Amino acid sequence: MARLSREFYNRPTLEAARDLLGKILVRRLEGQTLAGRVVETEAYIGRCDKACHAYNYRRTARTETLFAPPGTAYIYLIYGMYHCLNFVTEPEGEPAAVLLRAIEPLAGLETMARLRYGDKPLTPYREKNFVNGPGKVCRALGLTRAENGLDLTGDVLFLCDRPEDAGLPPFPPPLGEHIIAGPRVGVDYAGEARDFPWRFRLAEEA
DNA sequence: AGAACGATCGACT
DNA sequence: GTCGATCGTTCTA
Repeated sequence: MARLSREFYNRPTLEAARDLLGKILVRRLEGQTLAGRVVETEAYIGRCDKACHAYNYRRTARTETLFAPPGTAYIYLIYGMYHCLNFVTEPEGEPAAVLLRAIEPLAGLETMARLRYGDKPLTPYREKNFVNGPGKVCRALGLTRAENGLDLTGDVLFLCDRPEDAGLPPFPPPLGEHIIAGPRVGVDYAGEARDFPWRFRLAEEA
């Protein structure tokens, strides 16, 4: 299977965050394949970014994963009840990552809906808010701290350019082709870094 | 040991 | 728009 290589992640985080838009995220869970198209990301760079858990190279039990090789999954618990999935970037030892904020669901919809909503019916409102936030994405993909540290060049969780690269049928192209940059969500506490335009998303219009 | 806080979400007005 | 849930992480002492 042609998946994104470690070298894809081994470069400046802002480049990686932009290039990840439109890629296919694949999660293998209990014999099933869940997949979605990446449509929103944010960059976090420990070297210079007060919003990053590893700001100023802060090294603790939690941030240890950010110091792992590029192409590692960094997953942490937030607000006591949700999880966030990140892709570690930059050369090993430079703590930085791309936060996955939203996807377009493509495969394994039934399983994702069950993980997300249990037996509740999938109303239009729920469909609209299915995987449009970092906590929602992790819930729908069955990702928790147990998956922290996963190697993204492995078989359980990885990214690829096209659905065919993961043995999936072709999907329609992304709705949006333009990349919009703007300030990140929920980092008002982070001093000057709160205004960095490090959030990226695919949009229909520029 | 204790306290403060958070890269969020969903229920509710 | 507001607000509470809920608990691991981090820092202070």
